[in-house]
Amino acid sequence: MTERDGRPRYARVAQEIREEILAGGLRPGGLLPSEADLADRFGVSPTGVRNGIRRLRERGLVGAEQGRGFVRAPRQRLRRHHSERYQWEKDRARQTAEVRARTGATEFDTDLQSTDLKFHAEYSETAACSELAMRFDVPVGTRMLQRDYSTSCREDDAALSVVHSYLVYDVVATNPELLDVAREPYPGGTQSQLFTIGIEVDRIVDELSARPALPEEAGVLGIEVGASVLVLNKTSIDVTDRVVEYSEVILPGEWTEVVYTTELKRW
Amino acid sequence: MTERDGRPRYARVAQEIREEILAGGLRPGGLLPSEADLADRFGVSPTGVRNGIRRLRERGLVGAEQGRGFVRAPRQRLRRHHSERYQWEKDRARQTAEVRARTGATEFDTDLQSTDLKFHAEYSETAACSELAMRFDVPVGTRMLQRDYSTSCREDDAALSVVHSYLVYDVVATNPELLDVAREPYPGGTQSQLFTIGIEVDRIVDELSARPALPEEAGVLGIEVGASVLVLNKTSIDVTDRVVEYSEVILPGEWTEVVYTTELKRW
DNA sequence: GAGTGGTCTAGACCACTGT
DNA sequence: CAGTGGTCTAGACCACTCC
Repeated sequence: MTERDGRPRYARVAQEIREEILAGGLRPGGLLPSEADLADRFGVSPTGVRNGIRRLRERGLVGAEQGRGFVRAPRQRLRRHHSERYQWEKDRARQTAEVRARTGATEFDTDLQSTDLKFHAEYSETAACSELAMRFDVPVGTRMLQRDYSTSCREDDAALSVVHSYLVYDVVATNPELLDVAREPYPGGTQSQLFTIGIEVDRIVDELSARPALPEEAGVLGIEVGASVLVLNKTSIDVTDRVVEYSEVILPGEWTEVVYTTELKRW
Repeated sequence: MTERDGRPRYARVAQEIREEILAGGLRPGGLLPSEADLADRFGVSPTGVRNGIRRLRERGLVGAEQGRGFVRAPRQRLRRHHSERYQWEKDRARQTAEVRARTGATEFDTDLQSTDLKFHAEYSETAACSELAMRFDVPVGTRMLQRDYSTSCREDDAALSVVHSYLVYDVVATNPELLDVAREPYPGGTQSQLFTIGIEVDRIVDELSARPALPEEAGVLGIEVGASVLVLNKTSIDVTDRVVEYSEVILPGEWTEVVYTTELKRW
């Protein structure tokens, strides 16, 4: 019954299914054999199958919902070149609307065209929690504009990123256009929006960390609960050293590469 | 028996244990009640307890090994300021050994002193796999020097980072000192080592992604299997546009913040 | 040696999928 | 509708930790 080789049995389940996927025996988008079938085939209990499959789900090879388990299509890794992207966005802020409308930031460092992209935006008002208050150096409870974005490929509805962006309400209210979600996607993005109220961004600080995806995030990003997300906290600081925007960017960790180039002074 | 409120029962298990930890009822380092006890207390089966606890393990609140489950001490987030750190390392490369010996890179962006740190290094020879070959633009099979590092706090033995660094063997062999692991930790680090063979680094490209920790990584980093790691692929390019070093840096995702500052040109 | 978590078994019900 | 995965139960053995 037990052919122990030192490794748990579910490891063999995971390995063999993985190999079958990579070899092409199980095709992307296709259904996985049922857990009961797999249990029979590998001679383990349903629990063993589930334990094995969990790892494959976390790594993005397979997916499951109630009623079906399936092989995930290998997803292209998206590269985001932030050190160049931010300067590029700044350069565009003073261009005409026509020029700005031509391409969005996602197209800048992706091969994707804006016609391939599905964009979603939602605005709301909130009161600054203690963390936001600290980051913006404003009193707790200050009125903030919260903007929630998600960008997806038009094909599969998996989002490439989920963004929660915050601005001080009274600062952006100077230009009522900026409170109107109907104007999204705003040509040129946030730096262009800030330009309309006389704000010049001096520098952007990105803080990166990682953690397991929460259930809501997993749904939107097209990954499984327990898979990893990259969390990017982005702070924009203007030429007077004031924090003018803060955003939390959630990226599917396994399918994203955020790239920073540090140029060093020559000797 | 079933008091269904729409959420699975294990969610309540996770939530209540979490709250008890945050409230201080369960103290860091202390033992968790046994799974059997928890099953009794919450009126769920052992499986339910395990499902609930799994989430807490992935988020780093609790840990477990065979024979005991315990509350993890809240760990300090380590901030690594790479955009400044790399320039600082370059500046040090031409300093005297005395100056370089004074502090290491980890101390640069941490409050930790080198006396608090435990450093481990191991050198080996490998043949370039296809990925390394591509990154260095050398033939597959080229002799490489592989250097594996880990740095930990002296207190808890959890590593702050695990690094696999690669160099082209014949390039660094110019200075036999660089093949000698006994010289680690080398004052000033890699850029100082490269300086001894006449290499000036022009720029460093960091690519960041995230994925669940593998069992080996989890052990070294003091996190649980299934917790997230930040993966940082670092490429150093010299003034002749040649890749001179490549390394894979594995960081505990929940306890690390990698920081990049992008300075923008003024209008 | 007692007790624990890691692994495993053999069932069950229900919400959901696809047809 | 049949079949599937999500959740759950009630047990078991073993390697390991702690005392």
